[in-house]
Amino acid sequence: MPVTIYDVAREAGVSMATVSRVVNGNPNVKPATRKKVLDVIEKLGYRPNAVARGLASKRTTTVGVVIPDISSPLFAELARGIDDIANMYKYNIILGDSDQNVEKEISLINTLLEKQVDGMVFMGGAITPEHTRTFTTSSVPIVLAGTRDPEGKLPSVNIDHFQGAYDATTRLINGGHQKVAMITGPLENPLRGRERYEGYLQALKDAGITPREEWIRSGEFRYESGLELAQYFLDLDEDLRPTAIFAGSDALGIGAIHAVQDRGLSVPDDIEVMGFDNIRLAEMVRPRLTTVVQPIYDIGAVAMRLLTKLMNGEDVEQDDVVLPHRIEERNSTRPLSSSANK
Amino acid sequence: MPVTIYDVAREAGVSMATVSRVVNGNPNVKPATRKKVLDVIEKLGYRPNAVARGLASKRTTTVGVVIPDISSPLFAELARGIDDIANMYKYNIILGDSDQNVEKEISLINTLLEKQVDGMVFMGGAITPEHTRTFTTSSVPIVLAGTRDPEGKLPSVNIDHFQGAYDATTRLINGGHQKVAMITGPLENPLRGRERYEGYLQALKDAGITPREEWIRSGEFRYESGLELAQYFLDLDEDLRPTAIFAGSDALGIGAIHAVQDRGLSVPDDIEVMGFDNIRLAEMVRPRLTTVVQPIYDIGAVAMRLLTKLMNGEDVEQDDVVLPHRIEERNSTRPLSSSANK
DNA sequence: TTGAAAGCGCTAACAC
DNA sequence: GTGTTAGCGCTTTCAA
Repeated sequence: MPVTIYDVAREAGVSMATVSRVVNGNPNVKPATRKKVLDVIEKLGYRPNAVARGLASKRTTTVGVVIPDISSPLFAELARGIDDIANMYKYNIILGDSDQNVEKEISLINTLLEKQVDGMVFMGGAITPEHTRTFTTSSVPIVLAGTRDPEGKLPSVNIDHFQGAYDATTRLINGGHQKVAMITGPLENPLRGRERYEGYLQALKDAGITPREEWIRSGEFRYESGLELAQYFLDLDEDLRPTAIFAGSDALGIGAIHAVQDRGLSVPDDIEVMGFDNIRLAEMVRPRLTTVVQPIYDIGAVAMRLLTKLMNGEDVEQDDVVLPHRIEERNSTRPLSSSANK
Repeated sequence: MPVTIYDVAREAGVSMATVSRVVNGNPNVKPATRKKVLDVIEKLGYRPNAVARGLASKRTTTVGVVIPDISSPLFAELARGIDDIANMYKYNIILGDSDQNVEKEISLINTLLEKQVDGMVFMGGAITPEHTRTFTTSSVPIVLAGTRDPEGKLPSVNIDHFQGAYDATTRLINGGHQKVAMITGPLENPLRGRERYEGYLQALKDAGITPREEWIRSGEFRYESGLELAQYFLDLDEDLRPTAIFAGSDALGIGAIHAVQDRGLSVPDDIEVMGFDNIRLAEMVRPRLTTVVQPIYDIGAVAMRLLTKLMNGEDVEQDDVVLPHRIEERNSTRPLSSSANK
């Protein structure tokens, strides 16, 4: 019983085509006709059926978003970037949590494709051959945000995680440290895990420091992990005990700060801590966390913008976007100048 | 050129109806036929078109979600609760950020309705007559999560904010405090703002304490606000200066803790702080924040569950759900026993 | 257990 | 500027 385009046409004494034209803002309608139709639409409370429109036009103005966990601050901010740009281009997003579980991811992608999304942004961990296979069956563009396709076929937007970790570690070393430890999440995670770890290692080597197995602990990218992993360092013998900790994520870093503080030690006086990501929390602890700033919102926004271009069939010069990162100096590290004369 | 149900039917030598039956798990299909069809589906890589299905069946298995800001920890967790239950019942969610802006909210609701969602969960601030009017035009059920309809017409799920604030304030008073201040967000917000404020006032009155204008500061429900508003108290004369602060949200509470600490004072020794909401951050500060626990995830989950019932046309005994709250004692307040002999 | 056929509400040529 | 007419890909009676 909802009112259809046909009802409007009849009531206004015009054809469905004309109603369709005014609804879609087609200029080829006489102003008088347009007004008449608009009045009837108003009067009848007509609401166009987007599903019917989608079937007829083969465009749904909806994009799919696969996200590991919307309740994670990092991903929530990414999602916000995506949604803002999506809206700007009149798209809505269908959002689904995957928990980085391959099976869920694949199933979600298929569901999204069945729902005829016009495109998709995918956030996750590793891109497996199974992902690639599924992506291949898609007739609509897909862009990766915060992940990269090992084969480099798919468009993506990221930062240079290796370089970020390298810079962070080097910064710590320049602060006078020789014993720089790292805590991280699963190394199986190619970007947040592996690349950051490699960057750390490389920085040590380039500084002539031999990495030690005792300086590297991995768990999850979570606060509790940071709390726990950092304890290990504090129990090490004096000569081995790290004086600086590079955390593979801010949540880990904040956990590390608290682990140190819970022992009655001071950050940064006894141990300096460096984070990675710059989630909002980084400013909401004491001391405030020095960290590698990743433009999280922008990654989402740029990914969505890239997707709109792809959906429009525009060529994109660069479809493997690398956004800049930088280190934000806060209080979990000592200022460089003063630590120089340490 | 994608393969359609018709292609499958032809290739399998059956009718579209039969293919439709096997795809939809209708049992009235001979096993042999089913297998044949399934094989063809596999072989052709057939993917049902959910848009066409939606048009024909008038069900999209999609629900709309209006959220103020997905990048806020509170709402992100609510959203996760919604999505999990939605998935459990085979629904997907279309998510849209409204920034609590009435115009955006209305427009979003209309878009969602055009997209033929089977139902909707709405999160926001105040429900204005304009909201009510728009909701009325909906032929699908709508449930409010974390908001209540002043007229009490719409189904909703909440906690008792007044009581939560009352309990929190009373707890502080029982801890030996007479000068209990409150910092809050906008009082125009009916539940998080107004009701919590009223609960605070009532608790003071019931304890025979006369509320003072100086003890109440309002800003936004944000960390920065907490930092700023709490400063005001610290500058008050000794006889007026609060010894306990009740924060209308955890973000505010954490800000207050830092404001106190930044003055070189101690929480809870010099000033006790109580939060509200129990976002994950509450455990990620030192001292850990004592707070009124609101079952955030569950509010989302219960709201979605309620929506599924409504969408199924099941009767629901109670459509104005009030979930329990409790106070989680952490370290921003002193234990009650020891403060008793203060 | 299966098939035929009539839509679902709209867009998109194409003709006038 | 406006109307006619096919579909879009599927579900759903209704018959058989």
